[in-house]
Amino acid sequence: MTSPAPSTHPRRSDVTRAAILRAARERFATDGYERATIRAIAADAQIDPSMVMRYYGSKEGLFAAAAEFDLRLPDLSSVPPDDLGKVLVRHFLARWEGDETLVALLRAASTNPGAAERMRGIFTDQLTAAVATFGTDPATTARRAGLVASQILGLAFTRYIVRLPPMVDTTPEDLVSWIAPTLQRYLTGTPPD
Amino acid sequence: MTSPAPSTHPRRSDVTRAAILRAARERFATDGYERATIRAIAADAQIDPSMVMRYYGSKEGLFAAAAEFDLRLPDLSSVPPDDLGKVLVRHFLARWEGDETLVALLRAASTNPGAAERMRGIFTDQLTAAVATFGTDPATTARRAGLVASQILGLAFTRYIVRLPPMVDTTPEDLVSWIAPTLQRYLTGTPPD
DNA sequence: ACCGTATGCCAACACCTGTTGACACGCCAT
DNA sequence: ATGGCGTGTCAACAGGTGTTGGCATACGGT
Repeated sequence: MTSPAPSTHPRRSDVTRAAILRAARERFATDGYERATIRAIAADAQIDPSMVMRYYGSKEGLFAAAAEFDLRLPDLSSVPPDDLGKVLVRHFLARWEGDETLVALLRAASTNPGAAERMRGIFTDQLTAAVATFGTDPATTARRAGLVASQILGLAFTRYIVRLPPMVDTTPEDLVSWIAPTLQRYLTGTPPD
Repeated sequence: MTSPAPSTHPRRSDVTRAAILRAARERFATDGYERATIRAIAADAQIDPSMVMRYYGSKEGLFAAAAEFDLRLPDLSSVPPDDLGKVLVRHFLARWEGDETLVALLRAASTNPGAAERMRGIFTDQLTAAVATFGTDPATTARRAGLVASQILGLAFTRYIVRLPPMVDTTPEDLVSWIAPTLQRYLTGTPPD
């Protein structure tokens, strides 16, 4: 699914590498970093555990490769300013409803310092950059991005990790209706004092 | 600190039990369930690992005892309806700024199914009950409670677990100012659609 | 003073973990 | 055809894990 690097020749082991990565993402997503064992991942990919080591160096290296993630935020400058909240919630829900990578990262970030730092980077860099594209006071963008992250990650945490019944049962569109105004205010609202 | 059960005689080992629990809460809070080892907890409490087993049966039993938690929500019926959001955010921040038990539970809930279920119970029972005290449509209380939980847990997750810089640096009162309106709308706002 | 029992420590078990090295097979260019 | 190298398997290591049983000791009620 991800475009290969065109510079190097395709390796014969690419299918194996992909199988490992897919199994790793699934295990990390459901079990978290420490409970996901290399042996279990290798078994899912139907290869020997030592192959994982050869191709990814270590468990940390495997996780680093499996948890590569891009929020793929749309260009917010071309969105009607009043629709920002709605667009963002819808985008995030769609983004990780179909990709377990972020769930894996979310679970792992709770216990693994490296995963936490990666999550920090994603939401600091990508989200802050997106928030900065439209013109609110630059002094407040970091805080606005942090608040958006808090509501977005809280949504993900309660829906996909803790699985709070009301958050699991509510349809995506109802969630958008409820939560969009929150993001809208965090993004464009006047700061309280 | 917690009042002892008055029915049974105080045991000679109560101080040891308390030391174990305190060490366990700290380890679970900083390391999560799987990384927190019984040996490390015992070392912190300066006793033998086997004592932990005798007093709490197993690692799961120890966690169950250490992660006992009460949100201690105030009686919301006596709060001015317009102050509900402010009161709640302030309460939650104060509640776990001084008690690492909830951070322990939060970290553990990501990877340990039992911890996740306990967290589900806490926020389903205690929070839903509190939300139900004032008179909105009973059909929407569960959803309102879930939304409140999503923002509150998102705040905790970004501030105490991932440690997103903007969320760590912002003062509690500024957080209250920003987030209170969100909870206010989740609690008393008219349902969208 | 005495004896049962609670408290504590020590050593060990059985298992699982990430990780490593040696060995076999098969593809591919020469 | 024949090398070399990429791919894969097997077995093992060293360390850490939760957990268990046995043994010393000191308390507390009688």
